Amino acid sequence: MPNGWKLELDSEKIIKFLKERGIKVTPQRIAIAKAITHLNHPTAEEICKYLEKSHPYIGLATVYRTIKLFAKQGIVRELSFSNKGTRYDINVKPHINLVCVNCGQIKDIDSIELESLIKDFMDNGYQVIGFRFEIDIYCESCRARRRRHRNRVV
Amino acid sequence: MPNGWKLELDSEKIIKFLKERGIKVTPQRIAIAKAITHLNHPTAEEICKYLEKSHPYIGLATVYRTIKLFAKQGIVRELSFSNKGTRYDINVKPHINLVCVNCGQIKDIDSIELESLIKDFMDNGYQVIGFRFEIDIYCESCRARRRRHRNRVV
DNA sequence: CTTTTTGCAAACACTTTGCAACCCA
DNA sequence: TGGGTTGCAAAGTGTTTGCAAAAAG
Repeated sequence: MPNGWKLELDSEKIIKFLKERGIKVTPQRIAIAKAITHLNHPTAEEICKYLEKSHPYIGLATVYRTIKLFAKQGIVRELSFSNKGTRYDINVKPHINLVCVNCGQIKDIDSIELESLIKDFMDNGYQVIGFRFEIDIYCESCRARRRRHRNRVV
Repeated sequence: MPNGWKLELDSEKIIKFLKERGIKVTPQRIAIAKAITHLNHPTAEEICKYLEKSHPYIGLATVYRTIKLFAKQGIVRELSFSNKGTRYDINVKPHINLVCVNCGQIKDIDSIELESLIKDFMDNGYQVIGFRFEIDIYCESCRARRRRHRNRVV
């Protein structure tokens, strides 16, 4: 299992992690690390927009490059969605992504069953590099909205 | 659970399914349905290329439009990958996608545990629209290649 | 000081769309 | 026959890259 799994990562730990690996720590990387830990499954665009106030000079390209770096280091996981672009998940221990098919909201759920399922794979000789368990539903607020309007969205 | 789940879909059934819903059946749609059932998790491009010999006139745009239609009808599931584009999965009952992080090969694995995990969600009042369970590993041939070359790929 | 990183803009790949011709029901 | 479907090319979208300037260690 990659380093970092089962760790609750905050920006401090991410920076420490980078230093340990001899990767240069820049203000941009620190800012992006903080943004990722503060936002919920953000896109690159959302990270950039979030940093606009405090670090207006940080460009989208840097965000993309930094996130790719973090992904390669096992710090974040890339989640590609067909219509909603790519989002980044910092929760690195086995969990379920509950995805609303209407609004795209993502909620993480810890799951003992999932952990043991992954463990089974590892016990069977697979080297598990990463995983993704996504369940598509209507979230509470979209369900409520549907009830009110009585018309099915999909 | 969407119609079609737990069914083994072949092109015949897909066509029947479309007719039942009053969706027009065209030579293009038939050909694309066949292609999807014959290929393993293809991209739109791969479907187009596969059909080139028999149906050279079918354009990429039609493939995209048809696949989107199929996805909306619950016939296929779209699987977006960060680097390898979007692929389409016809296996509609709960299963695990074993994805090789090196070559991108996808292997489907049936899983009783996964079925019961999904069922639990439904029993708890969630309307499950779709799901995706992906485990990233090195496939057998990539593992063998790594052993031979003794250099880690990632 | 050397090497890496950055910002910008241009390049890219993939997907969608507008439109006239075409075809299924 | 009429509304849905197609092929083509053009437009969009999100992501990556080349390059000179700037910064980290």
